[in-house]
Amino acid sequence: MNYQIELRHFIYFLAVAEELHYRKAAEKLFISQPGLSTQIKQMEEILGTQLFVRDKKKVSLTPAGEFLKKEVEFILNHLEQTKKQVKLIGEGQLGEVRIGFLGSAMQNVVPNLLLGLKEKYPTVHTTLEELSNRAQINAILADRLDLGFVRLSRVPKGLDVRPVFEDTFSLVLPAEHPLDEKNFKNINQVADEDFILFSQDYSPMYYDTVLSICEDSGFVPNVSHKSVHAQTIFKLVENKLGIAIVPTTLQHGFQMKVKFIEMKNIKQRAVLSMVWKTDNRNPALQKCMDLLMKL
Amino acid sequence: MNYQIELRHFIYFLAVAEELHYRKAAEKLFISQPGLSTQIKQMEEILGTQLFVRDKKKVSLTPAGEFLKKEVEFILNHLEQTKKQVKLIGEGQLGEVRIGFLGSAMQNVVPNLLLGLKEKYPTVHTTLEELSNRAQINAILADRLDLGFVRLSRVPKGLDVRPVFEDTFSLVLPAEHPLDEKNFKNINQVADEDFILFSQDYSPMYYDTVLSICEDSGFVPNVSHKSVHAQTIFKLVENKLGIAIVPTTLQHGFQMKVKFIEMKNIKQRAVLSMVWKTDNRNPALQKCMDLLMKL
DNA sequence: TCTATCTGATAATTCATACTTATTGATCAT
DNA sequence: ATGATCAATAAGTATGAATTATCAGATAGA
Repeated sequence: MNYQIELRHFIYFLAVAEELHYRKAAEKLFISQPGLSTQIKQMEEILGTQLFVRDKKKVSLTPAGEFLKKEVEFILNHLEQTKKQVKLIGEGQLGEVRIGFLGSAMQNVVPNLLLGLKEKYPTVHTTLEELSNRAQINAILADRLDLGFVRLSRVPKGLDVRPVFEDTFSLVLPAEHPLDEKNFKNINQVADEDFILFSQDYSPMYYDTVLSICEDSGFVPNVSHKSVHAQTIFKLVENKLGIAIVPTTLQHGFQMKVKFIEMKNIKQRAVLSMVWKTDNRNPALQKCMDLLMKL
Repeated sequence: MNYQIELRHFIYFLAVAEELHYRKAAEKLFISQPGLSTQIKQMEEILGTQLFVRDKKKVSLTPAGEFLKKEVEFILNHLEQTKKQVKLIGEGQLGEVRIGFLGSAMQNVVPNLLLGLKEKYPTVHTTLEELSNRAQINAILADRLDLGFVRLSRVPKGLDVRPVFEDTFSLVLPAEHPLDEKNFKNINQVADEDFILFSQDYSPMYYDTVLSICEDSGFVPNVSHKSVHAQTIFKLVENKLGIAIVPTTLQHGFQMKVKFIEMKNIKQRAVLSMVWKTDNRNPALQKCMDLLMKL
């Protein structure tokens, strides 16, 4: 007596409302006519309202039935759409990947990833945020970020890392500096100059690597300035306040009166890695990873 | 194997999505836990998507489940409303309009609408609820409300807004305050006093507008108290804990020892707007809108 | 006035399946 | 170990949505 409306009722109702004929509607639904009759009757009981007028020889909708027909059409359409969307999200087709990156990753890795995503999974949204190594790690741990691009060799437990891009280092000199690509042999030629480097706590790995480069040539650099912005470092070099060693890709994208000398012969490389939470189940992230494996 | 989704599934799903705990959800639904488990599992099979992650010791929603939860909330609300409407129409009524409003809309706009409706469409039912801006927007999106009266300049996609009433602002002062309509020239005469305002998150637009009024007179107000009730604000003013700036119509309907000075000369206006879902098909809402266009 | 033939509604029966209870396996805390 | 607490699984039950068979009423053609 005290049943609950079910979608079945709506589907049956719509068929009758369209056909205005029980037998035909039942045929269309591949059920028997008596079954349809009882279900519609039950529906009217649940709603407490007559939906059809069964006159002699013909069936028609009451005003309430007329209204319900429009609503049912909407509800069933909406449902169909929802089912589709749920499936897509489940497959990672829709959804969002929150990406963090170091400024130096913006030269090629991140743009390539975004282009690839746009092409292969145009329905995946991305948000971008430029953050320091440490800030990215914290954000990933706190699930404010899905994917980070950092220069770190070690990451906390629960996170995975994978190198995605290896870059040589370049010496950055003022445009008028006597050294150039031809007469440059070894970094110890500038052992006595002041060095401008990225801050130690902004990127410990970078800092250590640069020190090891100098060490390999037998000197300890005199670090006069530290900064977290490539822009600032180049500006300082331009103004002859020192020289710098940076990942080579950073030479693009800035307009400065400085020259770059790529140091291909040294073994150290600037490694950009991606980091993510091991148990991150964001399906859109998986798509990102697949793509990055191929870059 | 090839079942059909039913409303039962949605109701069960929502319970689990809310409790994130099968046994508790089952208790709430007055069914057994295994029954619930199998139904959810079946639902996931039908949709072809994982909705919950059953991790060791805890249940959580997948992104697809998160999305579905919002949709199911909407669908079930909409269905409940549809059932009501059908019943009303069946009884010869035109249906129901669910109206939300800010307290400050109760002075003239909402009562006028209700009177007009009662006169022209006596068969339209109305329900009223006083809600904040944000609560109204959420309720409209979730189909718990047909029409809202808010003070907002922007609304989410899928909603329409239309200004319905423009009001001047009034300065609210304790009855004994030296300033009055005659010697009042400019708001900067009270620049040094403490201000009591409606909370920022209750009505961002109001807050910004009041700040801009002060800014135009060259000062930043010292906001000592914030409240969501006009009553409270007036009481605080009455007790000389500060002065306030409110939409002028609020001066009616309260018995307080405060005086209002209407600031006709400033350009800012308190705009009350109506909001509704663009694709709301409630026929009773249409009648409401027709009426409001003429007010 | 008969039939023949439509309609949808009932009645009796069948059968699918949403439930139940009982149990298991896994994880945690003590 | 031991017990507590999860969700999942297994097996049996019972609800109610189906079926078939039939009925009652209306129309139309002789």
